[in-house]
Amino acid sequence: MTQALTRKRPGLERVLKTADRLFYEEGIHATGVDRIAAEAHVSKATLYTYFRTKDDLVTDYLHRRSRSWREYVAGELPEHGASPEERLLAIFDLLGEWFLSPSYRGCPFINSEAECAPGPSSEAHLANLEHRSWVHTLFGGLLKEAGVAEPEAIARQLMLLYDGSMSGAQADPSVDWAAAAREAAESILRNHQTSH
Amino acid sequence: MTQALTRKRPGLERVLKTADRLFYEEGIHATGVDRIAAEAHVSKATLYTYFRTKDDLVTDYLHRRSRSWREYVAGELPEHGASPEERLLAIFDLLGEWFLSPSYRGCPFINSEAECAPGPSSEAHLANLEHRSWVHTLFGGLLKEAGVAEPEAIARQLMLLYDGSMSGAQADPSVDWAAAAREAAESILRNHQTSH
DNA sequence: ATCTAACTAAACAGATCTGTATGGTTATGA
DNA sequence: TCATAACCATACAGATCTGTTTAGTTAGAT
Repeated sequence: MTQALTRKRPGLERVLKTADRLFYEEGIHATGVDRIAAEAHVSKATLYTYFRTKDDLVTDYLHRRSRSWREYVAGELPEHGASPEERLLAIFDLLGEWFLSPSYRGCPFINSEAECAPGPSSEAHLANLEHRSWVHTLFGGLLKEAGVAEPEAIARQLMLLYDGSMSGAQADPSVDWAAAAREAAESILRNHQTSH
Repeated sequence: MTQALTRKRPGLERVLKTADRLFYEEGIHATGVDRIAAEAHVSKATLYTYFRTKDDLVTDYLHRRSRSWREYVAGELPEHGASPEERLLAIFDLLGEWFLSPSYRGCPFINSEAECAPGPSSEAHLANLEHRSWVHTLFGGLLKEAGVAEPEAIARQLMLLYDGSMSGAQADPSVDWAAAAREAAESILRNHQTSH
């Protein structure tokens, strides 16, 4: 270990925060490296010691977005109900809180796929797939816990509501798309609950 | 009427077709004006007599996408069932056919909002709102015809499935998201059908 | 105190993009 | 035939973006 690795790099945190805000709120392509460096109060040369290319910074942004949302949901769900059904429906409540933010701009992963070069091997696409796989597992696990038959298929139906509410809230924030998604999810659950 | 307006402009059609293909399949920002002109076999100077700016061409692309989809659906639905419920569910079948296309790349309107400068007055945003309003009216009308109570609210739930299936098919074409959406829609309808 | 990693500002190279200008060519209708 | 609208290829202006370079400054560990 050299000293270099133990020294603090206070600028790095500012770069990450600034990049996250600008990439999400104004778009990846619309945000230049110069602006990130300026708003993070870091010289461009320093930024390029943190990240080899802008693309690396974009990939890092996507992975951080995914991880922080997963951690947030994992931390909140246990407090949102004792039964798996309640916790499942609470996912839509958490989405609804996100949608209330004035800086809400849709799903970062869907947006990044639209902005970046497409292709099944693009980093944006892989990040999107990885994140969606987590969502599917989250729904699937709660459905299994609830004793619902065919949890994987129903989890996909709930993902439609999850993704659809993000699109809706992006296009028209005046509608409570999260509440609509929650109600639709209740209909779906009602149709697949084991009578007992 | 001068002669100028009666003369044919065979290049215009090629420009429209090329722009539509490239904007949708490769992205708006990734598609340069030079490339559109080259692939349409039209000089750039000529293209700029058809459209004052690239932005005008983008706006035209979005409006044409919206109109052609609306016309396609309006033409297909009557042949997809006698009852309003059947026709409503057939919307998801039409989406499913679209998703099968190897060039499917998600919703052009959501994508354009991610790519272009945001803001409530942007042409991309207005086109998105206009198109979504048509979708909502389409679902709402069929629900009214079917005698479903609160058709506007249920129409919004169906829009979640509509939008969600487009996102799903964009991210992971290996899953039949349209079929999942249709099944979810059936659950929702079952929960709101008037017993008779 | 001094060495050195980390940082700075600013200029630069090279690529790419939109939109315009130039100067010449084709094809149509009267 | 001939006027003219529509077209062509090409070069250019101006802006913007990524990434590099240069030469010099700051601040922490020993």
